[in-house]
Amino acid sequence: MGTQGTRAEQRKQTRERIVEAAAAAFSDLGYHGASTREIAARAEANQGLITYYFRSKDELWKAAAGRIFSQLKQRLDQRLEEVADEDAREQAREAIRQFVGFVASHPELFRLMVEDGNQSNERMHWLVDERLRPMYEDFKRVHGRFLPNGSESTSAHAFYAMAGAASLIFAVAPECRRLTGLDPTERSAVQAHAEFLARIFVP
Amino acid sequence: MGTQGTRAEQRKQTRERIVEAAAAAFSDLGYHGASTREIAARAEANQGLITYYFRSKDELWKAAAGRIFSQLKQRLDQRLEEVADEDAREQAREAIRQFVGFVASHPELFRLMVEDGNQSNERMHWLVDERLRPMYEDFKRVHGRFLPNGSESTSAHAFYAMAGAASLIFAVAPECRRLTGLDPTERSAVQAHAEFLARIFVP
DNA sequence: GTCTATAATTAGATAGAC
DNA sequence: GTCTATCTAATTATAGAC
Repeated sequence: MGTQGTRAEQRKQTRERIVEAAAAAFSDLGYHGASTREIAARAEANQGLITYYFRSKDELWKAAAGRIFSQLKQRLDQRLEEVADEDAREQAREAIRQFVGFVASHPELFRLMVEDGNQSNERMHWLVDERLRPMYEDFKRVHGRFLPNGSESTSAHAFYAMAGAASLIFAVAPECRRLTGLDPTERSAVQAHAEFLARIFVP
Repeated sequence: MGTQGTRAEQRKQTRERIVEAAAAAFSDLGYHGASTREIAARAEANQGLITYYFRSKDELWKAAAGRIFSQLKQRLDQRLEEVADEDAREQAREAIRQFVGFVASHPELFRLMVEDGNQSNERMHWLVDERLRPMYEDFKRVHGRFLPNGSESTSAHAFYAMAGAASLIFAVAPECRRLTGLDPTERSAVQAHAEFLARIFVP
């Protein structure tokens, strides 16, 4: 039998549609602005299914945010293994290029992080402990290799400077278009942004 | 007569309390998350006064966001005049330092920008046309002076990279503390961040 | 599994007393 | 100007039919 039709497959597909729609809606409208009705409508699913598959709106948010971070980690891990033989500076530059490429097509990552990072609520604690910390440890390893004399706080400044510099232009793409005329989502703009950051962060 | 007691003064003070509380609440909780009841409670004012002084929640948001941008513009204009005699690179570095200092004590600026910059709603259009554009023109002038060969799109990349790199760490300060142990709001951390950015953006 | 219907809360905005 | 009380609409979550 095919991949369609079995109950397990149907479960998975419906759940996946809802998680994907939730990530987009939370990113577009904010946590409170994205109603479960709106999410269900985007997923072309019934509102009751959100309670059925997830216990609450909070749990749905965790599923949506967690999924994006997992995708990023997977992409970075894979790429970093491929360039493990290059010298430290080129590894760092490649990590920046990959990160920029990811946030360009997944601006939700940044928007969710900014919305919740300001408050000491449970969603933030969960995000830091479960998803962000492993990535930050990876960053420190790469960063420490090409800047051996850096302190712990040097890494923190560099991490947030890099993340912010890479993401903002894509997170506010409609604003950027209106303000500057540049469409940051175009392929050439993504590449230009990546090269700009690789050059200034790893001179 | 003193500054207290007159009706005009009372009006101004109450209005100001509400605008200030609104900026903090919108920043903390997002536009939809910040209820007018919550804002009134923070301002120690009655909820009905929000309708009395502002027509709607949207108008209140504009007053709050507009006020922050005006404060930033005032600070940058003043400082740029003071260093008008320095060479172009030092002017650019000083502008970065001032900008970092401002967003460190006003992380609302960045949070409001990120929340609305993603959607083509009326709030975003208003923010870009009324507040952001004059600041971007100033940025291009300073930027073009120390990088005379830069194109229009170069300015756009640099503008958003700088704004993001400067702001994120302060906008998610509680998250940064939990993740890295560094408190970005400390005086020394603000200075360190400013110098880090001044060095990498204006080598 | 997916649906409709609805209960319980909370939202922005308004009316009118003082 | 500031207050209380309230209207209408939208929210999350639940109950139960199919």
